[in-house]
Amino acid sequence: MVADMLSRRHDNPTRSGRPRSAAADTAILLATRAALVELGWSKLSMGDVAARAGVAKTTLYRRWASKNELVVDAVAVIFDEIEIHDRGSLTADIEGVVLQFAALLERPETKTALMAVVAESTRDDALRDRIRTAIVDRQKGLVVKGRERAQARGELAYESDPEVAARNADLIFDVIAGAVVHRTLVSAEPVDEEWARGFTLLLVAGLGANQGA
Amino acid sequence: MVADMLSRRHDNPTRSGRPRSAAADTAILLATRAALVELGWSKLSMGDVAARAGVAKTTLYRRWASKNELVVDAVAVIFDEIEIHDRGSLTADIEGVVLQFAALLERPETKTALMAVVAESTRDDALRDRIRTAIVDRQKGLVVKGRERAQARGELAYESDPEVAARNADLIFDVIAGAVVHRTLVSAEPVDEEWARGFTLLLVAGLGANQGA
Amino acid sequence: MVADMLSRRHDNPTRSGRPRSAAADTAILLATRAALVELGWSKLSMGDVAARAGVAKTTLYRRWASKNELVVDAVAVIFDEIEIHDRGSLTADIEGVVLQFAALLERPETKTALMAVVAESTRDDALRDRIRTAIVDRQKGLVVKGRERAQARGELAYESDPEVAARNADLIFDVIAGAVVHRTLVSAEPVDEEWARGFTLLLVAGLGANQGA
Amino acid sequence: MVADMLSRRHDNPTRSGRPRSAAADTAILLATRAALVELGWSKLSMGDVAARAGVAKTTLYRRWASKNELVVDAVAVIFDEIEIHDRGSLTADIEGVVLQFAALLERPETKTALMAVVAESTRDDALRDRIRTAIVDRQKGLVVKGRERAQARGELAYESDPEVAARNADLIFDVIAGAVVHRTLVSAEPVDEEWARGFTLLLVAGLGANQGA
DNA sequence: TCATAAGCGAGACGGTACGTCTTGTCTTCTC
DNA sequence: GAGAAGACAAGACGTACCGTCTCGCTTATGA
Repeated sequence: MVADMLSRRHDNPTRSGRPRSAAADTAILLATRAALVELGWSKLSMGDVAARAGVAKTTLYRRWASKNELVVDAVAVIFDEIEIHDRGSLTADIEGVVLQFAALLERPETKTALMAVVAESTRDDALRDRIRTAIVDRQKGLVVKGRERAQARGELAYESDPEVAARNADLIFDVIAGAVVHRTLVSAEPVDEEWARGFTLLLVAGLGANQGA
Repeated sequence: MVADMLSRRHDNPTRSGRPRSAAADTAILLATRAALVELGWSKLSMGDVAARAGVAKTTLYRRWASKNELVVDAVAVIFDEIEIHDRGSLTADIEGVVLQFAALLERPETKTALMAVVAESTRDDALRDRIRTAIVDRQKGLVVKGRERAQARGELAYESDPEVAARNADLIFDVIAGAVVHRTLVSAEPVDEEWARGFTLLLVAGLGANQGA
Repeated sequence: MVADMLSRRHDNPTRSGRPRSAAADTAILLATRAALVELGWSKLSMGDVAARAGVAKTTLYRRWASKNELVVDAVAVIFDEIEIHDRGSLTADIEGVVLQFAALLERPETKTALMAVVAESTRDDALRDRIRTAIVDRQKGLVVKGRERAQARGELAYESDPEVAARNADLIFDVIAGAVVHRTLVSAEPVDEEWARGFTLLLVAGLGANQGA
Repeated sequence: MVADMLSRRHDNPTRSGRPRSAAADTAILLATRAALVELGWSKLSMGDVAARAGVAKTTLYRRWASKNELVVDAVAVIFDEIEIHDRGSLTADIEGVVLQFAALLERPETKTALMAVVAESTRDDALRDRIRTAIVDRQKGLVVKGRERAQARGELAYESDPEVAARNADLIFDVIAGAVVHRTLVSAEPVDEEWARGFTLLLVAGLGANQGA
């Protein structure tokens, strides 16, 4: 679906001339991920990606305005892999998401790239929006979905004020994603099952108590 | 104290020849922070920093092997500003730290630089160590201190197993720092007093419940 | 014709991509001569030449591997100016060439550059070949032409052995060019008409006597 | 005697403090020649010479103002080796000098260095004087000496006008030195006995004929 | 079927920054 | 005060990428 979204850029219906090669798109994103794995963000160069993809640099710039946008798109698709299966309880659901997210951050192409584009996004509003659309918002959906399940199970109360509900979802998302990212990249310690359990315990306890408030 | 630590690099007791200029060290770090504010991480260039500092590029490279290490040192000193004052309760203490940390992350020189060096550190062990020593470990101390205060106040129980205690401190540190960083840089929303209160509420509730476990 | 020779470098028939700018070639050689006049060999820098030519350094390095080769090409074209007009006698022809060559060596761009590239050529075979092709061989042709005229006039006998003839031409070339260069650059005295007359007298006398041998 | 001349620079009679090390002078000139052999003129650096000589750069700059002057002095001493032995005839004397001079130019340290300093001297009057004093004038003496011998033998007539005599000596010097240098460095052909014989024949014939004029 | 229009590869182009190297000066301590 | 050691300002070096451009060629569409 990310692919859909991205390709929609080319959907201009009235278009003459040779159409853009879909194969090139694929090859470039693939090459980008490969280059990220091998070289990391800072050593990745557009020329190198083009060469790997067997594509001219022009072709690359015709589709992405900069290294940053290319990398966001290349990485975004990975985040679609996270799914929230119903594991029967809020605790189990959160633990599952935490471990999935951690596994994803362990992959070398995300590890470097994610922080790098976030760093760049602090200076580039277009990039920030792209990140939000391509990555953040879709993940935030997982939190909402998880909460709905917990409410259906009776683990969490329904929140009547939609604004409060949204704020809560945001907070929980920042706590989960933030903790996992920080543990993985800044503290540089592994997110194993033990840590996931400890963290989830803390969070669920916090959530439960917050209920009353 | 950071300055001490950094300058210890030059402490070689048997040293002939002209000694390194301490003024240059200072000027370079100052220039680096200024350049970060103006240009951000990715546009910051060694030549520019040297020019701002009124120093030759060689002088700069004699002290720091790369842009990354220079920036870590330049930014590290800022983190010393966070202090944990006794505000009378665990909740107030945490809220204080959260707001201080957020204020620090709002500063343009930290905003970009921090994520960027973290991104680089995923590919560079020496850099990761430098970050840990210069930034992470010192902040982790704040968590320990805050817990001791809470224990003295009777808000938290004493943990007899030192390993468990350490693990807990790490977890709490990742949750606090992670949430603030994620809110600020990834979600790109402000950490205001309201958010700080909500987050602290969640965390303190979680901590309290965890006690029994 | 030098230009032809140089441009032949680009004659590759199967060539895709944007072709090299001929204007850049010209601008660079012009800028090089200007820089030689102003700064001399040792202070001439590639960056400066590029800037004068309104060209990127890369463009310059794409065409010439080093300062030396660039300067040889830039200077070579000047040597095409020497022509041997028929002045009616061997003596007059030689005097003419001597004065033309001296005038050329007086020009600031040749003065420094010629000796400098010769100096470098003692360590660099490719450079030596380039100098030979671009400068030496073409000048040697003048000697041959002058001899033919003298032979036609009956001033010199025809040499039947072509190898001996070639050796003689080489010798005469080294004597003429060597004496003028040495007088101009090493002794640092002017080559005026008087000196030219004395030198020619000596040489013609030597040639006449050599005839019988 | 060159050494004398050079060291006279330090003869200041009223001088307090530690005297300059004579060993350093020797070591530096030796190191310079060694570096010339290995690296050639353009790759020779003052730092490298200092290191080879086991001497600080300061020591080096205290004695020579620049790379050029150092090299002139280092090379000059070599030219003292040429002597003009009485071989019984003008022809033999000239042939001897030509071969000695050629042998000297074949040495790698002179080959590169000589042309290089000459090139620099076209832009630097002080350097030109130093070359003249250290190298040119002393060699010109050889020509005068050779002529005196030839006059004593009756091979050449005495010239009554001293100015004409001086001009002649200069001319002959430029012809001999110029031809050998040009043959060796520009034409890049060897000066063997055959060439020396041919050249000498030409020169002596020219000299003989010039006599009457 | 043939012009028009865009895509595409190749690679040159003007720039900017890189990290290294030299130059000649300076500052410190030791002899 | 000479000398060894080495820091320093200045600036050139040659390389690597950037993002743009200019070629000649290919592949669609629509007149």
